[in-house]
Amino acid sequence: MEYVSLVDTSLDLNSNPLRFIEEAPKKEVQSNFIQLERKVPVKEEIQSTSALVEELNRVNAENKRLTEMLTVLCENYTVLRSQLMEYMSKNAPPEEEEQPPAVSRKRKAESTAVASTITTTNNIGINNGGNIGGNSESSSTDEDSCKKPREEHVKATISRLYVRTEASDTSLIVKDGYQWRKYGQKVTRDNPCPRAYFKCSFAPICPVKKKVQRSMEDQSLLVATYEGEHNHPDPSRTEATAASNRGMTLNPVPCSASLSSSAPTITLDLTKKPKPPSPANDAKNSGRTVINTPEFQQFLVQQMASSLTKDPSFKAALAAAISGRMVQQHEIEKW
DNA sequence: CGCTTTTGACCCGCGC
DNA sequence: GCGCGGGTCAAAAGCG
Repeated sequence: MEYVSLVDTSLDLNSNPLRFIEEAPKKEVQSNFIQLERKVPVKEEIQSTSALVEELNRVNAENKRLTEMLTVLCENYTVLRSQLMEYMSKNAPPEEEEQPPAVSRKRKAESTAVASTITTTNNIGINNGGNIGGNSESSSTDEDSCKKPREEHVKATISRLYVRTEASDTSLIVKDGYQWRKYGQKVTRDNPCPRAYFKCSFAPICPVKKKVQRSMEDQSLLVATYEGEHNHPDPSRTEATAASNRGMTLNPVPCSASLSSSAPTITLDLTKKPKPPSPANDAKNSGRTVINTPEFQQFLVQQMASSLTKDPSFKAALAAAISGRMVQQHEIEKW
């Protein structure tokens, strides 16, 4: 519940450069427009500046809409989460160590992981791979560590990402910023939807694999399971480092984000824990304590900002606003 | 032409 | 040992 109240979802997108336009300097800009009108009585220039102002207003309005969308999203998440907590507190199983005898070690580990992610609905949308809400990673690794301790080191991390797509979208593509090469597809027994297998396109240098499968209960939900960690920078983000130098916050951790005006969806990949909070966090250091830390909130805000900066239309609008501002500043400097 | 995707075959681990 | 199921391989097809 306190989640939304603690996290400022406004993203403060006006901080730069839009803030210059929306806040105090707005008057300065407008006054410069007047000066321009006085000193440069060219009709076209006036028209272009008014067009720029219109564009800026439009971008500001879009920014507000996006902020509202984020707020609604977080509120919905909070409601769902509180309902889940309520439900779990009422129906909490007395002992979760119960092991069905007929399931093999390997498959049992996976089935428990799946069960934990399904029963803990707070994993939908935000999942940390077993540290918030679920214990999929710990359960599987504990099982495996008894048997094959070496592979335990190879398969360093297993994380899950939930991506909501349109129901009509039949592709098993999860845009997470990395490039993947599909190497297989299977129809598994427990789920009629095919499961796609991907390797990082940097393989064999990068050992990361991912499996993508639709959720059996919610066909519009894609479940991406990541194995391992990338040992190279996100290729889609290398060009964005320049943007970060201009004040945009971009996070190096994997992040899947999609924003479209037609079907607004925002998906944040929180499968990786924010590094600042606690480097030595284990399965016990779970959910609420991490969420409530200011570092996590900062991380969440960064993820949201990152999501927005990955949206082409948003970037185009932002670029238009920046260029508009630069033109205005140029004119100001001239006068 | 080179890269990616598709898809059937194959491998391996596990339960019976 | 056999069958089942998940995961991977690799040839063929598709695509820019």
